[in-house]
Amino acid sequence: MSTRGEQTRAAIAEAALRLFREYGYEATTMRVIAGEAGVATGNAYYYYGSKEELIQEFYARNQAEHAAACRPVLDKETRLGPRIAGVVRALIDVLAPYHGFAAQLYRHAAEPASPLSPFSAESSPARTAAIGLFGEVIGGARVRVPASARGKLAELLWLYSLGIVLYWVHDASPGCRATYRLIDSTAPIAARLIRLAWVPGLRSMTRQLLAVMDDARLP
Amino acid sequence: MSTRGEQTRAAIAEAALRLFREYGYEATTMRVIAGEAGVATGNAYYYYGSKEELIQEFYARNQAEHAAACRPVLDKETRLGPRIAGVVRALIDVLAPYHGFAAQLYRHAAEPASPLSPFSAESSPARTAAIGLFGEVIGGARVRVPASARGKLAELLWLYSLGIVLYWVHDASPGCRATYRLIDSTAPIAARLIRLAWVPGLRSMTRQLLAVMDDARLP
DNA sequence: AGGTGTATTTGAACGTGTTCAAGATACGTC
DNA sequence: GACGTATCTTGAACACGTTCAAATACACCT
Repeated sequence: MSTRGEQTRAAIAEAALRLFREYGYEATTMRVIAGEAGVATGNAYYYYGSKEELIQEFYARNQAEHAAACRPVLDKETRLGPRIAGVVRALIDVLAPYHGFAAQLYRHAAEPASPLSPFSAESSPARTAAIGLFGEVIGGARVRVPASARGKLAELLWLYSLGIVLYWVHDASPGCRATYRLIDSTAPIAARLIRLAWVPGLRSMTRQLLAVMDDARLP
Repeated sequence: MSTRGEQTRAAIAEAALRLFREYGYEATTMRVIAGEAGVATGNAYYYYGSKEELIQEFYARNQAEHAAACRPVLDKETRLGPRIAGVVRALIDVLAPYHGFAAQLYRHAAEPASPLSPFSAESSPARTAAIGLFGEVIGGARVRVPASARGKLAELLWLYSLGIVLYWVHDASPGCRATYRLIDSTAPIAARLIRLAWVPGLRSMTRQLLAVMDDARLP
C-alpha cells in the first residue's frame, strides 16, 4: 500500500502524543501539532478526522504497555487476590505519567457517542484485550469457577478496573497512593466474593446476576 | 440587592434550557441563547462564566423533580427492593425527556475538574440531596441495618443509581425499556445483598468494605 | 518523455466559545 | 439637579477545531 503518507501520519501522531503529555490535551492545539510534525494545519485532518481521533493512538500504546506490565504477575502469582491487584496496579503504573492528561481525556471518553468511550465499537479491540487479561487472571488462579461464568466474571473485573481508574482520575494524593491503597484493600474483597459466589445460599443470587448481564447487554 | 440584572439572568437561563432541550447542547450556540434572551452575546458571560455553567440550572430543576417523583413510593412502599427500584425508576422517568441532551451532557459531567461532575464540590447540594433520598429508602424499609452503616449504604445505592444512569445514557431501546428492565432485575439483588450483608460469614467482609469507604474518601 | 489520474498537501476561511475595553445605565450623595 | 461610582451592557476581536477548493507530488501507462 501507499508508504508515502505513512511517515507523515506517524510524525503527526508522535508530535501529538508528546505535546499531549507535556502540555495537556486542551492546551495542545492542532496548529502546534501540525507545526511540530512539519506539515500544514489542514493536513493533520487528512490522516485524523479530528483531534479526538489522535487519542486512539494513546489508547493502543497503553493497552500494549499494560499487557506487558501484567506478564510477571500473571505468570508467577497463583493466588486470586494478588492476581487481581497486580493487574490493576500495573494499569495504574502504566497510566501514571499521564495523570493530568487522562483527567482531561475523561470528558471525551465518557460521552456515549464518542468513539473514545470504553464501551464504543471503536474501542472494541482495546476492550476485548483488557477483558482478556482479566480472563487470564481467573484462568491462572487456583480457584474453582464454572467455565460458563468465566467470561462474565472477566467483564465484571474489567468494570471494577474502570471504577479504579475513575477513582484514580480524581485522586490528587501524592504519588496517587490513595488509589494503590484502594486497590490493595478492594482486590481481596473481590477475590473473596468470587470464591463465595458459588457456596449454597449465594449461588442463586450469582446465577441471577449473571443472567442479568446477558439480558442487559446493549447492542 | 440588585434586582436589576435578575430578570436578565432569568431570561438567559430560560432561553438556554429551552434551546438545549429542543436542539441539544452542542447545537445551541451562546449567540443564539443571548439573542433569544434579547441581550448581547457578551452579556451572557456577565451572568454565567461559561456555557457549562448554564447546565447547573438544569441539575437543580431535575433534582427537585426527582425528589417529588419519589414521594409516593417512599411514603407507601415498605419492602426494600421495590423502594430501591421505585426511586431509581423515578429518576429515569424524570430524565426521560432529556435523553439526547443528557448524553451530550455526560461528556462534561464526567470530567473530574468540571463543576458538573457529580463528585465535584459544586454538585455537593444535589449530591447530598440524592444520597438523602437513598437514606430514606433504607430508613423507611422493614430491614435491619446498623445505624452506623446507613449513611455509607445510602452512598452505595447512590453509586448504583449513577451506574443505572450510565447504562440509560447508552440505552437506545425504544422507551428505554432495557434500562427499566435492568432496574427491575438488579434492585432485588441489591436488596438481597443488603439483607445478607450482616449474616455470619459475610459480616466481616461487609465491615471490611465499609472501612474501605472511610479510608478511600477523597478530600 | 509526456499524459493521466490518484494521493497528498496547502492555507485561507468558517463558526464556535470566550474575552475585553469601552460605553450606557442606575443609584446614592451633595 | 449634578456629580461619581458601581452595576450592567455592548459588539468587535481572539484563538480554537474544522472544512474545503485549489495546488502539488507521485505512480503508472503509452
